[in-house]
Amino acid sequence: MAIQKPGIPKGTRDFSPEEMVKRNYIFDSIRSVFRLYGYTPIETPAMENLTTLMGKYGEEGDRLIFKILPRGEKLNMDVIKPEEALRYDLTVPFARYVVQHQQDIAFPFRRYQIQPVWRADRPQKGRYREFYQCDADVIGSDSLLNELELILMIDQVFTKLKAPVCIKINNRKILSGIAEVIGEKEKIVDITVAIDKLDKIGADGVNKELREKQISEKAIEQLQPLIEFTGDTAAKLNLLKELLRTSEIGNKGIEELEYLFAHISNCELQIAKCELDITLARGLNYYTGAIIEVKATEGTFTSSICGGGRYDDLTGIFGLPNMSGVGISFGADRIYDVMTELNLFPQEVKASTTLLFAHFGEAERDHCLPLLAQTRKAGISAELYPDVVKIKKQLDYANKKGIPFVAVVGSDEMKEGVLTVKNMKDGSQMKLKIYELIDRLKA
RNA sequence: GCGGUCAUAGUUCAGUUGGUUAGAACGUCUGAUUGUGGUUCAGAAGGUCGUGGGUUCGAGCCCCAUUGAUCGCCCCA
Repeated sequence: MAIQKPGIPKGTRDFSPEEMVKRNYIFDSIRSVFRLYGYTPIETPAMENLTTLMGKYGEEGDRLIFKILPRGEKLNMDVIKPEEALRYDLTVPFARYVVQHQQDIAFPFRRYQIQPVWRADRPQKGRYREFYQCDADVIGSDSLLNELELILMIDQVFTKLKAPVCIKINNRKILSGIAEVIGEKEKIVDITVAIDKLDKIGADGVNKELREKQISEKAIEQLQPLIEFTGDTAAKLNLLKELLRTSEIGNKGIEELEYLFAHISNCELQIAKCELDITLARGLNYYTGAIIEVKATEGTFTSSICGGGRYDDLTGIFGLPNMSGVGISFGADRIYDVMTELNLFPQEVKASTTLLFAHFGEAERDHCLPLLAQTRKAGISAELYPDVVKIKKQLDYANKKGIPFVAVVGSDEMKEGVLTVKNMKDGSQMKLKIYELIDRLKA
């Protein structure tokens, strides 16, 4: 067979041991906060029935679902009908899970889930086709205290990671209210998607896009105060109260936001800044209340690193109505990118191995076996160089792997019943009995 | 799905208006040193110049196509 060039699918990555240490640091930090807040873990399969996923993420989302080729003797590529697909996020599989296992679940159900998801879109900076989401959701509770807890969890996670962030909060009911009062109720998605780009393309760009989407001039004019407005959260809420006074749903949204922000200001967030952002329009396909997005406030990384919101009826489509949920999702890969750029990973890059047994031959190597077992029994991670090669090569190996101590065993050591222990950092050596070595390494 | 940029050794990159045998650094391997790594010195291996076509006496370089990478748009963690 011809030699083939090795490679992996676009938008996917290998992770080296060094990278995995850092990735696990992120996962562990997030997981510990989830646990602290009483969330319990679940996992769901990498693949779901296609019908479970289709239609949940909008037209664009459907297109980005990785579909799995069905098995078949005679596969005709033109009439393939996939029945399964890789999961696109963790929220919809979770909704499916809740409906399927409702009789076993104690509601309100607080679950966390850390698994990869797949999206068939074009990779670019901070965008992968395989990436991990770390979700925490509580389902079966309408209380806004859940939203508050999610904000506190976000703050705590990024405090742990020492990553400065801004939590942007909006409410779908506000967006609905705005669309209602300007008389473009049906165009709510077009309007909010356009306003969402304010940061990127400016007021002129937003207005241009609104016109392209056939929004009436009168409606665009009514939107201007919102687009041009600058001020703090309290001022924004006052403006919204004025604008949305005729909209029942808009008022409900304002009420929710006031409640949430009042509680947030009582809690004193540690690292996160928190602000009302009426241009925030994520997850419109199923969010009905709060919308949350988190961005790093330093560095060049502008994509969101965490997002979430409330969905009132995600389980309805699977046959369990009136089950409100709210959750957040941390994008571990993007958090990794932000932390790499800002150099936020702690220095302690723990070596996997503390002690390497190096030897001068087969007899010496085998002499090490009981010593190796003793060392491991004492809880010290240790390994024995498995092949008979020059000592130089064994030391080189230890050096490259960052192993801090090497126990050298030759005929002299065997006779004396000692080990020549070399400190790889400063090159110093001393002869120690195995128990002396273990005591020193444990200390 | 749409647009820009790029593609040369394991890696990062040189390579003159198109001209003989495509270079460097780092890495790898061997030796100096058959009981000592991270420093030094000597040497070696390693390339169908992404792939396929075209122009030309002659292509790493020019043209077309294709694939891949990357950066934007759409959308999103």
